Amino acid sequence: MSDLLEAEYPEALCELDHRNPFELLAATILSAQCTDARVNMVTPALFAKYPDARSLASANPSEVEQIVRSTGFFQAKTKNLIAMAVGLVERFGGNVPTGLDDLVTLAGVGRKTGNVVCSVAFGLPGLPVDTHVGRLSRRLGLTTEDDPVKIELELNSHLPAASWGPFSLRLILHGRRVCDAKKPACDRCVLEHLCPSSILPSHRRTSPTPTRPI
DNA sequence: ATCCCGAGGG
DNA sequence: CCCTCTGGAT
Repeated sequence: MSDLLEAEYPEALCELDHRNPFELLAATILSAQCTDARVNMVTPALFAKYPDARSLASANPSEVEQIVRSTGFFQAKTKNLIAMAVGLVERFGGNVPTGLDDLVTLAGVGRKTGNVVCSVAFGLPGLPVDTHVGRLSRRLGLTTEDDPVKIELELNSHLPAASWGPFSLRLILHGRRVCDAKKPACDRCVLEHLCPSSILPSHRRTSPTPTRPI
């Protein structure tokens, strides 16, 4: 099925504009409950004023708030951005660490954001699990878990490490555009014939097909 | 109304 | 485990 999704979303890797790991990290923090397009509208001004961890660490919070306001949750995001930058300066020499264990010690960086940075910025194995990835994984019969960490490890075990990141984003794009939370559009889903959920009353499609390897 | 690649805090 | 944080697009 990963080949079907690859055909549907060929260049899935990241839709957040960035020129380096620091920019991707900041952009990903801003992306919570906000479209990538909206984030891409504010990051040019943000990075023009704060091009690196050191400048952001000493930023005036209200000036950062002004720039990132339209992405929503702007007070929490501003606090996290600055604290994240302070963490980079104080504990990582101003550089973005490459390991997930280090990344998640930074303010505003959870496992999902950490995995985005790992896989996109550093080309290291990382499978971000957000609500879309969790929902689609359950619908597709790839897991029965609810815990995002368990889902992440389960998906990891079925896929070559190099495709963890792209697979995650493909599930996310598919979750947004086709397999949404409330009313999945099974009638125009490329995975319909192999999706166990497509036979459920709530999805109500044609005929059953047993689960196959990803 | 509902959705947008969450994370921190009580 | 629940709550809160937020504005913009559709």
